[in-house]
Amino acid sequence: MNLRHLRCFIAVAEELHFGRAARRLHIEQSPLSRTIRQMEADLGVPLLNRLPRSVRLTPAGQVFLEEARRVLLAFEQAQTKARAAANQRNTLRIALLIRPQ
Amino acid sequence: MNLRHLRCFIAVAEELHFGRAARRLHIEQSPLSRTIRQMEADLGVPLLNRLPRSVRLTPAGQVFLEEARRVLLAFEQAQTKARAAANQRNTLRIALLIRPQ
DNA sequence: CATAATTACGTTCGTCGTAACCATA
DNA sequence: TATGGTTACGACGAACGTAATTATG
Repeated sequence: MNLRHLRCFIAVAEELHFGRAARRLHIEQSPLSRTIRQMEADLGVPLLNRLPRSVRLTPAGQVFLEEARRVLLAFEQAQTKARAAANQRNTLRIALLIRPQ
Repeated sequence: MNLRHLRCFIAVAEELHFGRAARRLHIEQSPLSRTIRQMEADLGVPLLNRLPRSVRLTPAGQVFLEEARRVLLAFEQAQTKARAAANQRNTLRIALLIRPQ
């Protein structure tokens, strides 16, 4: 499983509709369906109740939705903080250039 | 970037040695090197100082190491909690079977 | 010369999109 | 019959391993 899987699941869980979620993700319904299926197989847990005309979250799906959001948030923070740390270093350098000693 | 990239980076950052990290990940040095390079390109930030005979973390690398660990931890929790939630449901069902009403 | 990381290249696996399919309302 | 989700299948891209390359100590 992957961050891609998490993003796909979040989209479906929020839209409760594969078509809309696919449009939001800029992919087709077909690969989206497969991605969710694969995720459920990996977890060994059904995340969605697929009714012929509607989609609902299972209790496990509800839990996983919240946790998946935490993962993506942590990932974005990781990127942001690493870039900030690199810029911090540049800022120090620039400060030293402006006022050497 | 991906969870795979994070796992690779953590291994290199902890070993400070591509060869050992590759063995630990059960892949070869070559794809590992590419993976780290790609990650740095994605971030736009160098994470490692590569000296001909040694590897060190940049300040950004240090920060990213901690954050990457948080991401993987969150991901493992997501899996664990989703499975627990599914089992919770089964446990309830079993309880009802044992003691119906 | 030995060691450590990187690039070149061919193969394998994953992901996509198009199209066909099934099942309801 | 229209809609929504799922499989079938071929094409493209990503990741791997082997092997050759570069560069220090």
